[in-house]
Amino acid sequence: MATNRPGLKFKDVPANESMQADSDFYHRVYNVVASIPSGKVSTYGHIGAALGAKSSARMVGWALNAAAGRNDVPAHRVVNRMGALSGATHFATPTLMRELLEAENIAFIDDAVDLDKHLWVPPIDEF
DNA sequence: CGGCTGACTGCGA
DNA sequence: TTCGCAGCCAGCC
Repeated sequence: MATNRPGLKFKDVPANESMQADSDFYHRVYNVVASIPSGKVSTYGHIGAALGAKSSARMVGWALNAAAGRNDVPAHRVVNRMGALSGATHFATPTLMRELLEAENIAFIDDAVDLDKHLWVPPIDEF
């Protein structure tokens, strides 16, 4: 696929949701996240592992940061290993992430998602 | 060009 | 068991 193109970083991509990510890594992250079924959540670590564990979990969060605002990338379904909404502060409002999850019938334990019920592991094959 | 930071994780003390 | 630290890679001073 189109690997990282010098001079064309995803950060440079304008807020045009119809535009695809040119970065292979970012594109894969979107692909995985978009594959998370409603009512389920995944973790940065699992997504990173689905990408071949080549990239650390932090890079997944970085990609999601760039994906913020895209309606085709349900970033709210991505939580950390403990199920905590570590990325909630990056949403429009700190409570928006939880609101979206609760709207999908996702159970919470305090401020963390009940991973035992809702954890979804991406297929390692394609991504 | 060097160093710091970050939507994280795993291991060692 | 809990706390702290290093590793991970890209973007931004």
